[in-house]
Amino acid sequence: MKEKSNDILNRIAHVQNTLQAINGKWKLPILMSMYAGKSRFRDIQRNIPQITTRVLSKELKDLEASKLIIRIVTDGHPVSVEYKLTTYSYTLTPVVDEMIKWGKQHSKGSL
Amino acid sequence: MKEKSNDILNRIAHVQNTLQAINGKWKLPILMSMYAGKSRFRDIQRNIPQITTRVLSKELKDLEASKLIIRIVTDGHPVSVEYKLTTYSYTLTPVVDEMIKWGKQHSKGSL
DNA sequence: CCGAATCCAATATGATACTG
DNA sequence: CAGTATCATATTGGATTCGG
Repeated sequence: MKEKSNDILNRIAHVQNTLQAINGKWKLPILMSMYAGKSRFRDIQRNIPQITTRVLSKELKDLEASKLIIRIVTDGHPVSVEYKLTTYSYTLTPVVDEMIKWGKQHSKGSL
Repeated sequence: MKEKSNDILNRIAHVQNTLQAINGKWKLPILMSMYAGKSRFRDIQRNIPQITTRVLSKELKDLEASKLIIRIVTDGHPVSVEYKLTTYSYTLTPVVDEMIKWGKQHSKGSL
């Protein structure tokens, strides 16, 4: 059966789905920082100065639970921790890309 | 001057910009309901059954403040209220579109 | 350096009831 | 129909401190 008039309900459900995955103000910025090659806790913080350790810590856990990143602990003397993006996480780049475009064109400066 | 290595900071800022405009779980679903032609309070509620009147009311005010919609009151006997999308709101469709695609492909059912 | 722990304020969301 | 009022809870965010 084809969806027609109630197609809108499906589309809304899909978007809500996406919104759940990237909910909050931080997940996409974090992923972006990682897309750019920064995968250590401290590096991510440098790319997103406004975020606190508490929040970053929580968000990283959320992202891990969502299978968007993987936490890798390399046991060494100062114990190095690295977060790696999953293949899955890259499926979000089209979304991120559109959001970059929109945000660039509609900068808050004009408000 | 060209942005190069710190380009990432700009991109993150752009996305944060976009996230602010569509923050929360409801703004995009509301806009989508309106894209589909439903512009009365009640109609929107029907498209998003989970939302309460309290939240919908607040979100509509936010969207108005963001210039994404306009509230039009036609003084009549039962006073009809209609929300109209602004041209500006349509600039978000590419973002919404990508989110529909993503949400469709990565349905929660598999989690 | 990488966080976890604690405390606390601010928002967001929800349920219900009620009004013009 | 289109909200507002009230209450309660959940989640988020921020500041600071502490430990391996």
